[in-house]
Amino acid sequence: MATMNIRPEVSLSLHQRILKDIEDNILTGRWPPGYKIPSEQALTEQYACSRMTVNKVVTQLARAGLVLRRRKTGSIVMPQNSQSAILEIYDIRHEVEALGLDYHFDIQDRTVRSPTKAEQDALSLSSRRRLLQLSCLHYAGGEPFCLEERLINLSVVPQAESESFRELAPGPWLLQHVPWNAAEHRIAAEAADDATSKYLSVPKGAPVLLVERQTWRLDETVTRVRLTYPGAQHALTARFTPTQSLNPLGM
Amino acid sequence: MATMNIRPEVSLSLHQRILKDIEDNILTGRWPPGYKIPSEQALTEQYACSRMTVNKVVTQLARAGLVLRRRKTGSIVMPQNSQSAILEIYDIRHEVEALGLDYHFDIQDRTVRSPTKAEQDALSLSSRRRLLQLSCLHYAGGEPFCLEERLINLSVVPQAESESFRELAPGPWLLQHVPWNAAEHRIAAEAADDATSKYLSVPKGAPVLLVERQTWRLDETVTRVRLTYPGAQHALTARFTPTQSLNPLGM
DNA sequence: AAGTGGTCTAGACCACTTA
DNA sequence: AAGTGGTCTAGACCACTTA
Repeated sequence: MATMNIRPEVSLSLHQRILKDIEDNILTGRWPPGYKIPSEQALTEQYACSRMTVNKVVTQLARAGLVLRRRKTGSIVMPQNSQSAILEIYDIRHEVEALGLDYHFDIQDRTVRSPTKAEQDALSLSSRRRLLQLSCLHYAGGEPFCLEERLINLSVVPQAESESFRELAPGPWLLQHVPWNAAEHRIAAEAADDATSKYLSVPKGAPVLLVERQTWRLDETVTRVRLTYPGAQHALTARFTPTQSLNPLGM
Repeated sequence: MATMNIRPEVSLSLHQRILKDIEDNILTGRWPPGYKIPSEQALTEQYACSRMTVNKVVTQLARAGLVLRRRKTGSIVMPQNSQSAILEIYDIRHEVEALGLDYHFDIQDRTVRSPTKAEQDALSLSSRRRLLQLSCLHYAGGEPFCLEERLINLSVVPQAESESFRELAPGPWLLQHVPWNAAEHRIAAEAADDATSKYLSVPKGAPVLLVERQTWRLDETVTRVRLTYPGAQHALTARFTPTQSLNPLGM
């Protein structure tokens, strides 16, 4: 009654099955950010197991940053608009303000269209899916700081089509609306081409730092973004320890 | 008798104290890679607690990649020369061979010296410490692939002074000899200067990808390295999920 | 005062792996 | 056959937090 697994995951241990159940509830959005998850006592009854077993699961989810544990009032699905380590890394506003500079951004371009053949392959999409394509320029102290070129999979995030992105930049908006599962990064240095040099106000051929990131929810691509920074003045930093489970992950 | 904590960490729970004890044993090198750690039964007696408590600790250490659990023969400190996710990320040989190219490297320069004032600050060193400075060029398919400029803190790794680095490049050699605690990265794009363009056989001013990494063991800097890649042809990639405790960390 | 999570116990049975 | 880790139980006491 509690589990809805169709796949015959017979070899999973009890706490692994419970973990997967709850993870699914969160990642599909059935339990949205802020949702109060059942208490350990309730989960114990629901899964007809001991409290230690569900405690292990919820503790693990908390360490992974998916839930927030609180006494007396109970645990909730992590509100993704809170100041998580992940948000700090993904929000260019934080980067800029950490440098002590004023931040603003504007949307330069916005198009809804079908995926090209290359995009169907790269994003694992069928040709019937529609994409929202955004170009966004981020400023630090009034100067161009980062060019963001983004594709959003509208079959995963249909609300994006009617969103203006005037209040919140696409990155943080997505973090608030779509729980994600996995991310992949690619980092490279390139010479600025014509368009990039104009957007970022750097000479053509100047070194720029390229960060490409693709993000999934379960098996579907949520978004792919390409961030271009003037290379000489900007740097990404990250710190981590191998012995902690969740920390500012990598970059 | 089992613990040697001097600091009054009174607020730590029992399993946190045990975790810290074992972590210290590993990170200081008292328990070197491959060392067979006490069985859960032995730890249970040593700390006069239940098996669940030590099991929780060792499971956590295994998830963090510090120990390798094996039935019957017992758990051991993670052999850092094995194919761990961390090693794959840190070993340029892996990068090159993943591209299907032949790999080799050579040491271009090797100097033992005192730290400059700037280095004393950056590495938190006193002026009496000595540093080993290495320049190393990595090749892929016979072509220059990456320039490595490294400083090694000889007070943490005295064995490095007599090491030739002929068999093993400095990065993997350090991974085998020094357990580390924390790492910090800085990534940027730059234009190749005179020396770099010669080393890497790229035009002066061409975009290069710069990765700077500093690594600590407990509170001491182990090494600082600056890796320079021809930017146009190379890219770093990384993949991670927020719900797993240890994975190819960020980058 | 009462609900919740944090931690710990003292057992148990089993699977896996090597001797 | 025997040692080890993997998992789970059914309790317990407590700290914290809000009602």
